[in-house]
Amino acid sequence: MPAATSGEPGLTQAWRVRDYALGATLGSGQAFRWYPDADAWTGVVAGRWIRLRSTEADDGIVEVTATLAEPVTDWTWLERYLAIDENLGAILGTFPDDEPMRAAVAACRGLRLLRQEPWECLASFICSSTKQIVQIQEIVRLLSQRCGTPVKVPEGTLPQAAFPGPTAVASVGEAALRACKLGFRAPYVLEAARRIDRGELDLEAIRRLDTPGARAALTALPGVGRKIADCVLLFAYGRPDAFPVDVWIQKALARLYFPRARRVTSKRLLQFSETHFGPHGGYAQQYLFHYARTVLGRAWASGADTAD
DNA sequence: AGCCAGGACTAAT
DNA sequence: ATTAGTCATGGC
Repeated sequence: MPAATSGEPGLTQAWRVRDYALGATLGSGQAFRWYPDADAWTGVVAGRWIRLRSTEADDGIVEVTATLAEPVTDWTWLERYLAIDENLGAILGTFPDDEPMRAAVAACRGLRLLRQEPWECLASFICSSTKQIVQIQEIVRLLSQRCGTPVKVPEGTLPQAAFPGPTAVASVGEAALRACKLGFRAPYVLEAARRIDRGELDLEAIRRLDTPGARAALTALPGVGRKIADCVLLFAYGRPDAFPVDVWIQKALARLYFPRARRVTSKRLLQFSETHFGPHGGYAQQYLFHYARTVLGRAWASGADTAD
């Protein structure tokens, strides 16, 4: 379904894809560098400025168009990042056939899991603990502006910088990280950067471990527990069985699947998350997360769910 | 003013 | 093996 990669260097590329929800994909709290305006999303991936837009083509087919600041001949890296090559229909077909899941898929059909760079994903999610998504975006933006290398942008657009690598982060002090609003997370990000910079931790070697082994390698880092490790496993390493359980998912699972229970223990919810959602549970999790934050969040806030 | 945010860690049961 | 308290900070 993706268009053939052209041999000519170019600034734009378009793909025609079935079921691609660009807004839900870029704006569902997987990655934190994407900002929308009236008709497109702007971000930085792999040190490149990118502008993305999507338009409805004919029945179910979406045209996704990317524009860069510098021409490239090979677009495979972006196609992979955006998961354009993913057979989404086959994944949705493995979801449990129950009412909450049907509602979540109906609400955000076309949402895909990105395939991010492990370091940026890891550092971003270390910064995520007890922060709202808008605040995580601000932290990542400050880190990039102050510690990252500037990237080429089109004339007339805001300056942008790449996400700083482990060596760059390790070379700035904890105080500089705290100035980027990391708070108590600053020493955690710094320690992760140092271990990678010294060669004590190899994020590419983790790719070759099985999921429990990879999870153990990540949680060995200070500031990385089960939830953050599963975010990195899912959003960077593409482990379909990783299922991050955050406060939104906890609330969604409890209210949607255990509506009569007075209280559901976190142990029970974790066990449920591991057994109920099938081989692509992580994908199902992202649908539930976005559905809960968009549709259900307003209903919960208005007390509409406690009215029965 | 108080509570919550894509948690993790430590100490106390 | 589960449960509070603490951490830094901003939004509502």
